[in-house]
Amino acid sequence: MSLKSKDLSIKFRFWINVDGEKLLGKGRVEMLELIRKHGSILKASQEMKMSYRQAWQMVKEMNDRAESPFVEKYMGGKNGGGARLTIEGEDAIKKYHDLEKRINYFIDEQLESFK
Amino acid sequence: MSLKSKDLSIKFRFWINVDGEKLLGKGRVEMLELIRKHGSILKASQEMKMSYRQAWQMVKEMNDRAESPFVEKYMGGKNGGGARLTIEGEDAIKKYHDLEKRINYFIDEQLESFK
DNA sequence: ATGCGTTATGTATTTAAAAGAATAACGCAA
DNA sequence: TTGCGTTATTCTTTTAAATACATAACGCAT
Repeated sequence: MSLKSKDLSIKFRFWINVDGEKLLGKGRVEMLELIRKHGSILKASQEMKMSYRQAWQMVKEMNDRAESPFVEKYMGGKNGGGARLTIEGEDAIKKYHDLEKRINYFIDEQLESFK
Repeated sequence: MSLKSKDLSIKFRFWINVDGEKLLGKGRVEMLELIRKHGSILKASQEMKMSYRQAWQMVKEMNDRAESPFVEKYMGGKNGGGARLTIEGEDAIKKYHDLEKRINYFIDEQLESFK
């Protein structure tokens, strides 16, 4: 390709669709992990520096599209309420990262045969 | 992951960076192919339904970042001017599509092991 | 019963990206 | 030398997405 012989790299993004609509991607997995960490959608949204509203919608879409919700929520109570991951949510994170690793490895190989 | 057993799929996008900046992606390759087809950035932009301005900037960025320009332009003359691909541009398209095929094949395999 | 911090949700505001409009320069052809 | 269709570029307008703001409901604890 006659590129400047500098830092050439292949970048990629991938995500999982169900019925043509996005179920899971990098941002959503990060959101799930922060919900696990904080036990709260609000705190997760703050750490991700996005509005609570957007985070809440994200979670809603995931839960609606998955066969079984990834996030379990509860309102009121001692700490005002909160959210936690379901087994299905944990499973989704693991499968996403496993796939991510395989893709990363493959893409690294491809760079050699691309230069 | 316990997904609704409907239409589950893995989607992806990839692109080539040089020194951390985008050189080539799906849209840019399509642009190159339409410039080849029409011999004109203006007509290519119209078929892609994007503004001439954006198309022109796209081409400029590619040409600036590649070691050797992908698109050759000329102003004035019988037909007002035009643009054509260089050998390097043609080569870039081919390499992109070759890589795309390999990634497509790999991702298809992964879906089986993901469900 | 009051306060607290969260979920839940509608509406308004801001912001960033893209498009659109306008204009100049170019060089051939009639 | 006038017209044509393109490249080239600036400035304005539109559009879409995200954010901000506001408010209610919830349920435990004091």
